[in-house]
Amino acid sequence: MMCSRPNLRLLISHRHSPGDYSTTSTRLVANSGAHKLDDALQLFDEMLHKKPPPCIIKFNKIITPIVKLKHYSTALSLLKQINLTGIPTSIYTMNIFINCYCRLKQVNYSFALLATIFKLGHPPDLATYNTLINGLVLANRVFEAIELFKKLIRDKLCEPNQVMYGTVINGLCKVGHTSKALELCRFMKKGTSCEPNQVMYSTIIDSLCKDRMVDDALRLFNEMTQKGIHANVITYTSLIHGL
DNA sequence: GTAGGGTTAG
Repeated sequence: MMCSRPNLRLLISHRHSPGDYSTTSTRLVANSGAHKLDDALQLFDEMLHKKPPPCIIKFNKIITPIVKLKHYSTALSLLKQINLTGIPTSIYTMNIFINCYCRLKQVNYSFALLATIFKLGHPPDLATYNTLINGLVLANRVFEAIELFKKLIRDKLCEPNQVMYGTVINGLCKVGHTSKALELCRFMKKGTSCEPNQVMYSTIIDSLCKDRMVDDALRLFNEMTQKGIHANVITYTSLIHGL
């Protein structure tokens, strides 16, 4: 029963609403996707050849919308150009880099970059580790994602936050380990300063419904409502399907 | 406001 589910659910792509990116230029907001990309590339080129070049923050800001538009290979080529030019990067740049490889399902390159980060003397941060965990989830390597998550806690490499718990809960649900996801949700409430949010509850409710455990799903729905976390159209759609 | 996550079905 559980075998047929994960693959189907992994096919679901990630959503980005049209306004879901930050830009450095209003040009990038006003135009269509293709024009936005062209404008960003042109701006990048101008910046790269400026003497002296702008600071790395400006480069990070221009690459981010390109990543949000899912032009990962393009973003990677820009990042490589920055490296070739010798402009000093930051941990933000490296995290964008890692995320691009993760999105292209090339997690091994992402981990190679982690080694580079250490060599460059940028300590990895929560976003670095979360990106890697998410990369493993995207590559259908959820077991390894969980192992990394556990190792981070065990070795006190970082203190997981709500984003990281959300990533792991999503991964667990994707492969049908709904009870583990629920356990983690309970652990968050009792053992951490993070609180499960609307999306986390909805993710687990949907997973319970797909497991045909609608009573449990309804219990969780009541729980979230009592906590003042509102269900949304997605939560209700999952419940209706389950029922 | 420099980077990282996520839920439905049609």
